[in-house]
Amino acid sequence: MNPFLQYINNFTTLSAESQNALSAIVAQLELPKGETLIRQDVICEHAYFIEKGLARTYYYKDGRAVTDWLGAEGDVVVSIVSFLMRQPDRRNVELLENSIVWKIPFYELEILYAKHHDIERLGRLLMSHGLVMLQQRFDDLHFATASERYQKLLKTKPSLLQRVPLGMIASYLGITQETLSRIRAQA
Amino acid sequence: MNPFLQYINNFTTLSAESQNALSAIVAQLELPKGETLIRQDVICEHAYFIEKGLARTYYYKDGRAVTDWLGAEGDVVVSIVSFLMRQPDRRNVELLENSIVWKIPFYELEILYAKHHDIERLGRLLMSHGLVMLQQRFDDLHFATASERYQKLLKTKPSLLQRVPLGMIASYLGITQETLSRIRAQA
DNA sequence: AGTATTTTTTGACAATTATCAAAAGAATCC
DNA sequence: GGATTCTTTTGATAATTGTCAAAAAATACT
Repeated sequence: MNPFLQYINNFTTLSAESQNALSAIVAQLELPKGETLIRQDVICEHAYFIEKGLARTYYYKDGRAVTDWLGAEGDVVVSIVSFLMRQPDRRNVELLENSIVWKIPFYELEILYAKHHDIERLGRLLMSHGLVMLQQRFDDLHFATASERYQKLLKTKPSLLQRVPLGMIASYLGITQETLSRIRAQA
Repeated sequence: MNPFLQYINNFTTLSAESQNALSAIVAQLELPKGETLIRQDVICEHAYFIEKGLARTYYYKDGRAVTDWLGAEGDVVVSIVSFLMRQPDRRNVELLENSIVWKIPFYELEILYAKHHDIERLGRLLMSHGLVMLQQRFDDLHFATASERYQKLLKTKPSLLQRVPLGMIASYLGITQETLSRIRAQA
């Protein structure tokens, strides 16, 4: 079974028919580091499941690139607001490593939602999962100090620190690169 | 039509049968200010739609109450992590005004999800909506200044400022009461 | 109205983080 | 291998926000 369907299986069991229908609309792509998957100000037509590699979501705030999210193997990357609301958003998504991703088109997925109850369920569960992830990240940002956020990242996603430049990590944590460098020097 | 079903109608059109089934599992309650709807460390068994009134979600961080969310008429209030993950969470929800709410039980809703495709769709759309709302709030917190966040709240939910004590607003914005007071004094 | 309670503001100071600039260290490319 | 580019660290200083304490203002209570 392909890695995307394996991922899906963590959420719900699809009928053979639904699995086939879903397989038919996704495509595996091998893309180089630096490739832009999602572009700002353009309605996001695809979500991407990362089989291998690394992606970051970023946008510009006062002329500076702000890293909003970092996703690795087993993550889904998308501009949530644009994909779900069908409106442009300021977010870009680019690959930080040569990657293998599965491209999931919005429109075709909508059709499957309407046709297959179990795929609709899958959609609900994926949205729920995203909501829980985002809530937990929100909590960190809301009332944890910069240092606490760094410590947590060290525990939960240590590999990111090897794979992502410090400036992007800092931005992801909501602080400047210099501050993160000093936090590391202390600990 | 009752206000809860009217709310639902903003997301999708349910069959008459599904509307009845959904109506049958929700209950309208009139509850006094101060009532606790959701208690920390207990799995959250219900979500609540606010027909009239005001609720806040809060938790304790280092002995202090942190206000996480404020919801008024037309909002749904729930401990996202606890309700969806079926695990205890640190969040409490209490009413800040005498309110009329619609109580939505997790387990009965799950049954309806499985039985009615259109209710499953509704669930997906509600989750999507929550995800978009949270993403937008996350963005504010991530890279807007305290002052920018206050200005935005002034524009989007001015009534909250009349109805909620300043300390809770400050906490909601991720700053202290004193800082918010000074921001207001400037502007 | 007058007292008690809660909420908001103000002051003084400390802690945290940002900003700008430059140096040091790594990685990449002919 | 040396030059170039990118990344990380360090230093000096400014800006922002937090903390603690107390005063002022608003609200609720009898």
